[in-house]
This record gives sequence, C-alpha cells and structure tokens, in this order.
Amino acid sequence: MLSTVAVTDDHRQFPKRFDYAEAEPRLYQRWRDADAFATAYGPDGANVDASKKDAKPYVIVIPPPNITGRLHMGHALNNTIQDALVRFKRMDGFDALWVPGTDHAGIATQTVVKKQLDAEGIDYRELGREKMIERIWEWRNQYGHAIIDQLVRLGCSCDWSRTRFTMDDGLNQAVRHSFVKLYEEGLLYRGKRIVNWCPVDRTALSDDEVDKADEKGKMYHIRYPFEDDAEGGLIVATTRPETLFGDVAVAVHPEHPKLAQHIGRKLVLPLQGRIIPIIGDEHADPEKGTGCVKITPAHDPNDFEVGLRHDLEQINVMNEDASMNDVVPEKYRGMDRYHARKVALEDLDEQGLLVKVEDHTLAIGRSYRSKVPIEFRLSDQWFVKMEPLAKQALEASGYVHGEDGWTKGDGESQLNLHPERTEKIYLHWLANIRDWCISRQIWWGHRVPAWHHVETGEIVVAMDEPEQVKANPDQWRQDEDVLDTWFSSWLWPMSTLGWPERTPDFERYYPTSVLSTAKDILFFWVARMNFAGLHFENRMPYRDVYLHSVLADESGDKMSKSLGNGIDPVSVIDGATSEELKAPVLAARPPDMKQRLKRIEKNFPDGFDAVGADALRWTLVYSVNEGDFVRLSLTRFTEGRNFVTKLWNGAGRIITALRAEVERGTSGAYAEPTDEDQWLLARLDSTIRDVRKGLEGFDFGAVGQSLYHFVWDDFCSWALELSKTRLTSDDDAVRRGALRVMGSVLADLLRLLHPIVPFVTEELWAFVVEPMNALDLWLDRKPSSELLIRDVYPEPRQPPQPDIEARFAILQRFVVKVRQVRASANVKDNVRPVVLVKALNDKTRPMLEQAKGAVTFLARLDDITFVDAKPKGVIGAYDEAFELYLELAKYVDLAEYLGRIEKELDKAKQDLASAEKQLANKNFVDRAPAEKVEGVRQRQAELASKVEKLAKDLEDFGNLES
RNA sequence: AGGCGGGUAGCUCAGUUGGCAGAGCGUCGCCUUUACACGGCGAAUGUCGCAGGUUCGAGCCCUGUCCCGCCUACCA
Repeated sequence: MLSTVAVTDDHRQFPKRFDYAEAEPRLYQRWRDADAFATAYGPDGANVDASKKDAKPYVIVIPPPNITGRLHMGHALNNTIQDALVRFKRMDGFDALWVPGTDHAGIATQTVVKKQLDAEGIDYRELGREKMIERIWEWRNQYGHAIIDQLVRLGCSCDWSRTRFTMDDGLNQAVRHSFVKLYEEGLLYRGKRIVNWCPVDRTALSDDEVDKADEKGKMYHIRYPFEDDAEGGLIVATTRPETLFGDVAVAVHPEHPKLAQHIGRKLVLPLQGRIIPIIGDEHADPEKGTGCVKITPAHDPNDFEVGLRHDLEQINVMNEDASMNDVVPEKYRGMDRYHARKVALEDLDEQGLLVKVEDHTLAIGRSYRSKVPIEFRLSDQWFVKMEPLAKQALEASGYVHGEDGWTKGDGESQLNLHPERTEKIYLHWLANIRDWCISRQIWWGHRVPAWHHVETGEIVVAMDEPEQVKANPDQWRQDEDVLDTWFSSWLWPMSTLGWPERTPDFERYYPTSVLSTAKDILFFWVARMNFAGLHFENRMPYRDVYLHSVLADESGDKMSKSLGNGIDPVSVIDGATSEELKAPVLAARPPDMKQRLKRIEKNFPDGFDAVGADALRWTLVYSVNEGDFVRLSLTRFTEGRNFVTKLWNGAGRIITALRAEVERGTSGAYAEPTDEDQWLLARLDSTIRDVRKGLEGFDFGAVGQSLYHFVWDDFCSWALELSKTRLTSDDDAVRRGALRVMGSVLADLLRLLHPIVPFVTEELWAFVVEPMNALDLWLDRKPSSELLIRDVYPEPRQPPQPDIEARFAILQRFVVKVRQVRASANVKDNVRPVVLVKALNDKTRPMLEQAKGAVTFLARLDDITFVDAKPKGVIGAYDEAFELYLELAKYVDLAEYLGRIEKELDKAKQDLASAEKQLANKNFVDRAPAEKVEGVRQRQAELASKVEKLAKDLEDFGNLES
C-alpha cells in the first residue's frame, strides 16, 4: 500500500492550534482594507457595488452603548448576535448595513466628568455650564471610543464610515425637530408634577430610571391633636414623618364607620402648629394603616392627586438636595431629610405625639445611577403625552380597543417580537402607560428648545432661536433643562440614517430590518422607538425585535457591576491573571466577596488562558436560549475554545491532504461520491436547513447545537475518519474523489459557520480555496470571493434523503457495535479480529462492502466476512439489520463479556414485554394510527428474535444462571 | 396584589403537531491509533416539582397545588 509519489502529506506541518492573537487583528484589517463591511450604495445614493445593485437592504442599527461604558458580556452577546445576522444576510445576497454609534448618556457622563473635576478640586457649578460642557466634550473625544474599539476586537462588521453619536449635529436637529413637532401637536407639554427626584444628581428621573426594591423600614404612628381637643386627635401612620411639615390635610374614607364623623374638623399639625382640615377622600383606605392619611401634595404622587381634588395648597419642604428648606421651623432648616426625621421623631416623642413605631417593609425607589433613595418632588417639567402614541403602537400590533380593553384583532401585526411571549409584556405595558417626563436638570444633553419670557412667562418653542428672542435677548432666556437621553435614543433608527432629512440613506435603508437588544430595555427604549417610528413616519422602525436573555453567573445571579460577578469579554479573548479576575469582585465588595474570591483562587490559580474572539462568540451563541437568563462561567468559554480547535484540526486534516495532492500534481479523473459521501452531503443539507431556519427565527441556541453536532460528530468523527482510507489510497481517482467531496463540504461548513466564528473560518477559507482551485475539484459552488466574508451562504443541494441516512445508520451501528463488544471484552486496539456478518436485509451487505476499508479501519478489524448462518463457538451481537460474530474466545477471557450479554438480554426482555403489553391492549390496536401499531409490531418481532438469540448465546457458553 | 416565565441526569439546558426520555459539561473505565489529550473509544446516570383529569397512550393537553425567577402596580 505504498504511495507511488513521494509527497509531504505530513500533518505536523499544519499548526495544532489557531493562533487567534496573531490572526484576529490581521484578518480584521484585511476586511477593512477590502471594504468588506460597506454597503452597495453610498451615503450619496450612488451604487458602489455593482454586484449588489438590485440587492434588498438588510439593516440593523446598533443599540448605542454609552460612551462611559466598557464592553460587558451583555454587549458581547448582543453584538455577536447582530454581527452573525448581518454577516449571514450579507453572504446571502442582501445589501447589509450595520450602523454603529454611541450614546451620550446624559447623567452617567456628566457624573464621570464631575468626579474628575472633584479630584482636581473644581466645583463644576462654579465652572459654569459652558465650560463644563466643553470639559465633557474633551472627555468624550479622549475616552468615548473605548467601547467601539472593543467591538472591533469582537469582530463586529459595522459600517464604520456611518458611525453616529447621539449628540452629533444631525441627531441634535432630529431631537429638536421632534420636540417642536410634538409641541405643536399638543403631545408635549410643560407641567407642575410630582417627579422622581435624585437629590445627588439634582435632577428629575423618569419612572424607568428608578429601581424599586423592598427594604426594611419603620412605620410611625403619630397623633395629630384636634384643634378643639388637644387631648384627642387622629392617629396618622406614616413612613415619612419628616414630610409632615408639608401636610395640608388628613384624609379619612368618606364612608368610614368611625372616622367619617370627623370630616370637617380641624387638626393641629404637630411641630408646625398649622391648622389643617380633616377631609373625606376615597384614597384613604379604611383597611390600611390607621385609616387616616396625612396629605402632603408636594411630596407624594397620590397626595398630589388628592390635593388637586380638594384644591389644597402644595407645600414643598425640601431643597434640591433633599435638605429641609425654609418652610419648616427654624430648628430643622438645612438638615438632611433623614436627620430631620430623627430629630422630628425625638421631638414628637417628647410631646407625647409619637404613639407607636413598628417595623415595616416598604418599597424604596432608588436612582439607578446614584443609588440614593429618590425623593418625590413637585416641579415644572416637560412631558410627552403617551396615550395617543401607545394607542398607535397597539394598533400597529394588530390590537383593537373594545369593551374589554385592548384585544387582538384580525389585523396583521407590523412588529414581530422574539421570543414571542414578550409581546404580552409589551402590550400590557402599552395599555397602562403614563406620561413621560423628558426634562432633566443637568447640563450634558440636548437642551430643551424653548425660550421663556422673563416677565410674562410666555414660552416659545422652536427649532432655532426665534426672532423675538434675537430681537430682545434680555427679555428671554432659553430653558435650562436638557432632554432625557432616551429622547434622542427613541429617534435612533431614523436619525442615524439622516432623518428628518430625506437623505439617500434614509430613503434606501429605512425602515430597518431587525433590532436586537437586552430584554430589560423593552420599555425604556424599544417601545419608545416604536412610538417615534409610528408617529413621525407612520411605520415601525423595524420588522423584528430580538430580545436576548439577561446574562447570569454560574449560580444564577444576574451579572452586575455591583456584585462583581460579570465576566469581562476582553479577559475571555485575551486571557487574565488570577488577580485580574478578582479585580471586579474587589471593586464591588459584595456580601459574599470572600467566597467569590476563594472560588476564583481555587478554579483559576494561574488565571484564565486566552481563548480568542471566536471562542467567546461561539460560546455566547451556543449558550443563548429563550429563557430569562443565560448562565455563563469561564469554563464555558474554554469549551468554546475546544470547539474552535476541533474545527481547526478537522479542517487541517483535509487541508494537508489537499496540499499534498497539489504537490502530487494530479489532475483529471475523480471517483464519484460514495455512499458515505452521499450521507455527508445529506447531513450537510439538513444542517444548512437547520441553521438557516434558526438564524431566520432568532433561535441561536439551535443554530449552535446543529453546527456543533455537524462539525464534531458528522464531519470529524464519521466523515473524516471514514475518508482516511480513501485519502491515503494510491489510486489518484479515489483520492481525488474523496478530496472533492470533503473539500467542498468543508468549504460549505466554513461558509455556514462564518457569521458566528468569523476569524477562524476566514483563515481556513484561504487554506481550502487555494488548493481546491488548483486541483479544480469543486463539487459545485465555486467560491465567488477570495474573502469568505464576501462569499455566498449555502443552500441545501437536495431534498432530505431518508434512505441514505437510514443506510448509513446501519454502518454507524455496525461500527459502534463492534466497538462496544471490544470495549466490554477488553480487546486491545492492536488486536485486529475478523468479524463475521450475517445481513438481515438487502441494504446491509452493499453498504458494508462498499465502505469495507473504512469500516475495518474505524472498528479496528482485520476483515469483514459475510456468512449465511451463525457458526459455532462465536459470540454474537445483534441488530435489526445484521448479526455480527466474533471469535472472542481467541483474544480474551469470555467471563467478563457474558455479564454484559446478560444485561443486554434483561433489557431486551423488558422492552419486549412492554411492546407485547401495548399490542395486547385492544384499544391501542384499534385506535392508534395503523403505522404506529405496525411500528410496534415490528419492534416486538425484532426484540423477540434478539431475546431468543441472546438467550441461546448464554446457553451455548454454559453460563445461564436464571 | 396582578401579569409573564421556569421546575427534565450531579451541573447547564434541548425536547419541533401526544407514540421507545436527549446533548454538552462533569463522573467512571480503556487508549500517547499517523487531524486534534483543547483528543479518541466505551460505560453509568432520570418518581420529567406534586396531585388529579382527558387519552389506547402524557415531559408535552386540561385543572388544582407547591417552589423559583422576572415584570407592573400598591404599600398611610
């Protein structure tokens, strides 16, 4: 079996590992140099890629990361998904565009720069608005691109020439345009309302910017004496005694059996001495507390409503930083709210008015940014009326309003949410929407385009400084507030493409195709983008929304900065020392810090080895599911790395064989595909179908599993092993035939995998394409590009081939059966027995004969001989398609093996009994579909025969115990 | 309180119209077999949360129930 030509078919020449650290930057640069992320049409509307002149656009606009952010695992997941989709569609013939950009992140950024100034000993308020904004721009220009650089490390194929920033001029214009338009339509108003107020950042917050959680607190029962009876009075229960200075009434339920009689009487407000009325209002729930509620309109949203109903004064008792203001008695002025509470309680106690204090769990809202409990504060703010916008969104989702509220109508939905069940959550929110407070009392952001007349209070809203302001600048001042960051984000899919201008980009690429984002900003952002798209352009800004799961650590805790349990994607790509792994935990100082640190020390005493971007991406895609959480641990990424290495080595085996063939200089004839080849092609087709379906349906976990199975099991474990005998054949045509199929399948496999693991596939692509071209051995589908990123996504070649798969399954079961017998009987690998086979159907013999060389290689046999009956003195193993016999006694002690047969016999008996029982059930035979019944009959026959044979074997070897 | 999910092998999770319970990791053997030890071959492992119901047949459908998570609202 010597090869006739001496060639260097030396597999050791192919590197054992993919050197991602070296290759990733090199390959990324190649893509950039080749303009591989560019669209078919430029921003001027000119066609720049003639081959995609008629291609349909496929557009994703990135959820803009904050300029203050560092890439976290959630970004890595979301951007991997987007990149996979864009690369898939780009290869599949679409004019794909992925618009990147960043968000100015109002409060977050201002806070970062404020801290920087604090460190320099500069008070930003003294610095003044203009200088402060200048400093923030400086900061942004210096640090604001860090996260973009990290997206590059991930391999994201964004069109960087179209990078946007939410504070760009164009986007600012879009913001002002939408503000003015909404104002003119009466959907935007200014009003005095109770808002969530952050005393640290001294700004209003939207409801979404407040994190609510149950916290332990106290409930204080305070007696408010009657004006006409100092010993009597009503007992009010409150958790906020320090706000009592702002009380303007005490409410009881108008039909309260005992308390209603007091309505109209007056009370003396403790500590303050002010006289306040007792009013009747249904807000006072007789079941709760003492049944008496103090009414503080300026510090509680419910009380605010009560106050409006009863025309009560609104008394604000706090300053912007939540210290007590001049309304309160002198003693308390300037005290922080909690200090004031303590002192007030002491004083009440002294006066005998503090009746009772009990433990109480209450929901405390904290600013998501400063983590400080928010204050309800009465102030002038800008609001967007949400109901009309939500109505439009509900209708766009095919809902109609009727007597039962909103219900699904006959109309088609313009929006598909994935996973589907999120739609219910979305609609529920839409149906219960509240107005959106969009003004923020900070400096960094889009300034409210409104001017107030200094004397009259008249308000003018306009895109640019209005004429009357220009004429009398001293009479007017521009509104001091800036807009909520989300007020620019909600326009993002439109504004990044040039809206409100009708730019060529906007005309061609809007509406976009898909929005992919984390589940937790469905309301913050997705819903509002829907509103903006529908309201301003009368259509959804995208057709599909994919909401990925939230990432959690291995014990199921959501990855968060405050727990320090996040895994840094860059640490995964580049590796990290044990100390670096510990850093986030040490920074966060969570309650279980010690355990977390210990775990890191134990599991990663020498740190974590770099695994590269592909392994990171692969692991994320492979792990994602439709649940609420994806649990990840560092070891999962090692598994991803193993997969990349497996692919690398499997491909390497074919590549070295291809190179060897090029060296041999063969040409011309090749053998036609064998049965094994047909099977592999059928498996490839089915994988292509799965992967396409998964990508189209946002079922990324299924995509990963299908590809994993194909690469590891079908391609490497079976096809590659089976091909070895042919690849080392001395018959040119046989070798070339095998290479033709294996090379072509490998190329398709790289195409299939590329959207998920772009680097390793791009690297291997060149290695495969070059020799395949040289040998001219393509089965079909010659590459259309030197770069895989530009090549074409595979389509199935044939419909499903159940016959071929069934035939090949016989081969697989045969090999496995022999291996099982060998393993359980301890037959060493260097022992090469002859196996005797009796075929039980007409497929078995042709299949095994055709692939005999390969099968004997896989099962480590000397030969396969076909027989018509079982000879004496052999051990049998039984399958529905064949019986195989081995002269095991020749090689090993049989005693061990017989135990195994007994077990197998027991199992077969059990299965047989169950099949028989089913067939004895008249109902089953009569009612079940005929094919099901037939299937069980067949199984029963096979099992009966198997039981018989195994029992006889045991008997023959005289070891039957039962 | 309401809404939405989830409970399947030691762990993380699949389970596509109801028809013989699956994968990866981990575990246990054997193997430095010429792509890969980041590997190969083989093995073990289940009250499908619990209780009913529908059905010839339920992990899957229905009812109830217990846990866990998330969201929304309220909390004097």
